[in-house]
Amino acid sequence: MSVTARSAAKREAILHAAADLFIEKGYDKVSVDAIVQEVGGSKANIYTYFGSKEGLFKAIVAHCCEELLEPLSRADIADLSPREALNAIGCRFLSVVLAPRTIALYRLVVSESPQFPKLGQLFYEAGPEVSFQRLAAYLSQQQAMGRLRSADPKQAATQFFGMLLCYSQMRLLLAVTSPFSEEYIAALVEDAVEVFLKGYAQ
Amino acid sequence: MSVTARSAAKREAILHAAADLFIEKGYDKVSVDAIVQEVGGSKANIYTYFGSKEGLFKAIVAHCCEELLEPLSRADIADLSPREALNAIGCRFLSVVLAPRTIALYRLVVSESPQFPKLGQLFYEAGPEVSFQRLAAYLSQQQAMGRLRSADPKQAATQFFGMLLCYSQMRLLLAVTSPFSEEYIAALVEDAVEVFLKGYAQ
DNA sequence: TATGGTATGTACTGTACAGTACAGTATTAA
DNA sequence: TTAATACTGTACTGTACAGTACATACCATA
Repeated sequence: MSVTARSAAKREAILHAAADLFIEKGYDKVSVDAIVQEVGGSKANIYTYFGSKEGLFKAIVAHCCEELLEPLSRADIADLSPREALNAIGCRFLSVVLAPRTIALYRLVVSESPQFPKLGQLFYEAGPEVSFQRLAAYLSQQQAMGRLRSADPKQAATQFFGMLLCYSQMRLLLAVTSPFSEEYIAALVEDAVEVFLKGYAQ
Repeated sequence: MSVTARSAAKREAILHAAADLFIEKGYDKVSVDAIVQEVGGSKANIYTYFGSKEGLFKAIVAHCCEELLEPLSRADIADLSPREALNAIGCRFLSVVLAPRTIALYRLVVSESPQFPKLGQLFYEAGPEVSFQRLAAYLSQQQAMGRLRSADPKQAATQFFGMLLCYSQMRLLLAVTSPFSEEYIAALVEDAVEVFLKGYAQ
């Protein structure tokens, strides 16, 4: 291994081990010593690679946002019928956003966003916002084709995702339920699509 | 002041001062000494009245849930038409749940619910759940009267609130926007009511 | 005005933690 | 083999904090 690849690997190892800890326990409940113990090696690494606990935390959140929310930017629905498109994007969105690790990341970002406001923005733009924009673009196109009544497409998109997400996400965040199955998610989406299509029919 | 009223007043004073601090900064970022400094008096009070920092925290969250979410259990919509009822309950719900202090409380509860699972339950049952149940009961009654198509009323209720709430609440939680005006809220509700009524028309 | 519960101030204990220092060891590249 | 770079282990500093102890001051009530 080259000398640069060596340090890159170490950096990665820290990033991954610390990500698991932060996502599981939260920022304040994880000490730098605990991270060192998990990843092995020495405390000095963390400070040479990330400067501070805060620097490490920010790097991790950025990394996890990309990693966890990336599937949201790969949905291609342009050529589908409204029902198919809403079903497809809805299922993908929900199964990403309700995944236990995403919920834990969201909880973490929400907790720390008053202290580190950039993180909230980062999460929002890497995840929800891309989905909203994508669906809004699709809806706008369908409106132009006369397949849906005309209305603010961005708002319609947020209504659709809200209808899907809000209740289940809230219950997961408040720890009043356990994670959901794919079948349950699919049923949620079916019902919401039904209401949305009727609500926005031409 | 009687001797018991004296201590009750002290207890109240602690509760209020500490509530503001916890809601503003979060559980870990507020030291017991900081609370004492805010409320005046001595540290011993806190430990005689609440036993521990954790005990104080739980008392505060319970108190704030009642205080902030109480308006949700006072909506009376039984005799209104669907459009009026949805508008009324929607506006009330949103103006409570999107209020800055409610958002801060929700953030706090979400942050700490892995550590104190009862708090999540408490919040959920004092707030969202009563609204869901209330609207579900109304919808069920309207379905029986043939004014709405028949469908799972609880699910329909959560869809309605989700449509209203999800996007705006998320943006507040992630600190990517500033609080909303009553007019903005009213407009959100109008649009959601429109979609909901079409979606659940007989 | 004497008494008992209540409040205050201050000082203390033990612990946990972020961040630093540094001497020594491993690994790579010439 | 040598020099440069990166990694390790351990020990340390300073600080912040939860919780305790206690002596003193307050105040309602009888």
